[in-house]
Amino acid sequence: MNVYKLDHTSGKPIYEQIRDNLKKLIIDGVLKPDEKILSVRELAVEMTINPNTIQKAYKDLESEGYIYSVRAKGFFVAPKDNVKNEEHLFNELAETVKELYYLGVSQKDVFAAVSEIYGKGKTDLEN
Amino acid sequence: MNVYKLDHTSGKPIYEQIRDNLKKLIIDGVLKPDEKILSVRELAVEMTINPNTIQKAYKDLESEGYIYSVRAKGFFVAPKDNVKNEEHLFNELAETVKELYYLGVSQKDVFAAVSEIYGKGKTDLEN
DNA sequence: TAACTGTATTATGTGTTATAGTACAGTTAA
DNA sequence: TTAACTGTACTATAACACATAATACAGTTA
Repeated sequence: MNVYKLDHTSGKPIYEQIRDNLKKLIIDGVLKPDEKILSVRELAVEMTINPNTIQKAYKDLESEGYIYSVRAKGFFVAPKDNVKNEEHLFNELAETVKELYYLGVSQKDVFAAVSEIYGKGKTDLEN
Repeated sequence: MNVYKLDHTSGKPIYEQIRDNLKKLIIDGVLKPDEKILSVRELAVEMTINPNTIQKAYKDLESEGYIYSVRAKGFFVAPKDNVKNEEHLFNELAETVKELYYLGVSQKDVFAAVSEIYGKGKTDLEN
């Protein structure tokens, strides 16, 4: 699991790194919906950091809808339709694209970058 | 200028808000290349915050290439080809699109959002 | 019962954020 | 030259966030 890779030079808080790394594992499909993830204490021991720091990372992901907790059982990956981020993500997308547009990057190149993620050839549109 | 609008409830540091607001003014074309912006002290008085905080925001934007400083004259908007962010922006784009993809947003809808910024109709490709 | 879960609280040390004050060197206009 | 403006650079201080540590409680599970 990449959750363990911490960068102590980035200035990014540990709990944010854990949160973002874990989110990536979910988004990339490494962790499946309703799958149990490491407990607060387990992960704390594994990474030799404080349980409260893990708790904070997990609570962040829970409020974003990526995971859910069951008391005395543990944390689990949430189903996709539980994630609350869609509007926020479109705003984030718009801000990034505006910046790329300002720097003179062509629409074609932006489309190509998007298509790469959707697993299609070039600027294909069907689907 | 929107530089003055601060949100004290967001938890986002003041210098980051100033930096991001100013960047938007540049990206949106409100401030043109080589145009002089408010001095560190002027803006500090205008916003009734500390000059050091403005300085920090300006230094951030300078290291990103959005503005440049001339000693004893002031800060100026940099030409577009001075901005260093392109690779970082593509990474940011990829992360956002991956998340949208995970949530089930169609490629067509992502293209539409991009096209809106590039000022084209729908998912038009020519150009 | 024993060992595990999430959750909550208090305390402590460290670093960042923001303010305040001061100072220096270079530019510009009176 | 002078006066007022620029960016830049320090030091000091208070408030807050981050991370750790140590407990504690309630619910689950074997």
